[in-house]
Amino acid sequence: MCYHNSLKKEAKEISEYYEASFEERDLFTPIFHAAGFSFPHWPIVCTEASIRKIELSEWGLIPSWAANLMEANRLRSTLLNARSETIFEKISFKNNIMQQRCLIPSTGYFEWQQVQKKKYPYFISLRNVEIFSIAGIINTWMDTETKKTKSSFALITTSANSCLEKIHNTKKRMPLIVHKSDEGKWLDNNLTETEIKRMMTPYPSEEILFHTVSNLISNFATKNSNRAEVSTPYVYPEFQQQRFF
DNA sequence: CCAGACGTTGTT
DNA sequence: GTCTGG
DNA sequence: CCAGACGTTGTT
DNA sequence: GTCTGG
Repeated sequence: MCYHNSLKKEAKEISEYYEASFEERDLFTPIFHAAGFSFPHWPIVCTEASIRKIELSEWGLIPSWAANLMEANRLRSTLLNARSETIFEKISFKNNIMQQRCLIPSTGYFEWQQVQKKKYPYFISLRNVEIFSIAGIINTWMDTETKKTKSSFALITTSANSCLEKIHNTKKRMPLIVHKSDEGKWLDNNLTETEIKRMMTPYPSEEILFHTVSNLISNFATKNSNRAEVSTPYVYPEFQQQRFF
């Protein structure tokens, strides 16, 4: 699973990294932390008429058959993630994975480790890169009441690599991270199922960076977790003690 | 054929 | 809307 | 989709 | 082998 993400970059930097235009750049501000369950707007990279572009889309895929906004919001909370293992079979995803793939820029995501009865949050990022891409699928939904269309997306997950299964030790999942060298290919709309599946492997453990963070993001009472400090390293006293064993 | 599902697994 | 399970 | 049916109606 | 019910 992956429900907590960050994108701590200005629109200009994102646009430069992907060499793609970002029309709605003025509406974007860096995201230190956002939870999928709040259906945040996120810049995503996709291909339209063979041109790569960045558009703001909402996390939480709304299936085309959602009858109204209330139903859309109910449905999408279970469509924040899509399992790579079954994405070609599920009716909510199968068309999108073939024709509507996107890249979700990230500067690191958050995951919890269960130790005895407690959960400790971690910030997870990649070695030697500031921005990386998580694989996703997009859908465009028409609200029949307002006649307006809404772009939404789901983040693809895969089994955790040996490093991340120690952190996310309850479900052992991780986001499907696309190698920099595969980004163009992922956005190619002419791929076969086999070609897509070949890119669906857990990112190597050696490239993963992680550290524990404060429970700022864990606390429902926190009014706004979208602050720079959410990913600042924070060492739990009991973790320090563990090192002596 | 047709009713019912359609999805994932949070910090609660 | 489309697929699946029974 | 697939398991299970697939048939008729004596007078006994 | 083909149809039907679920």
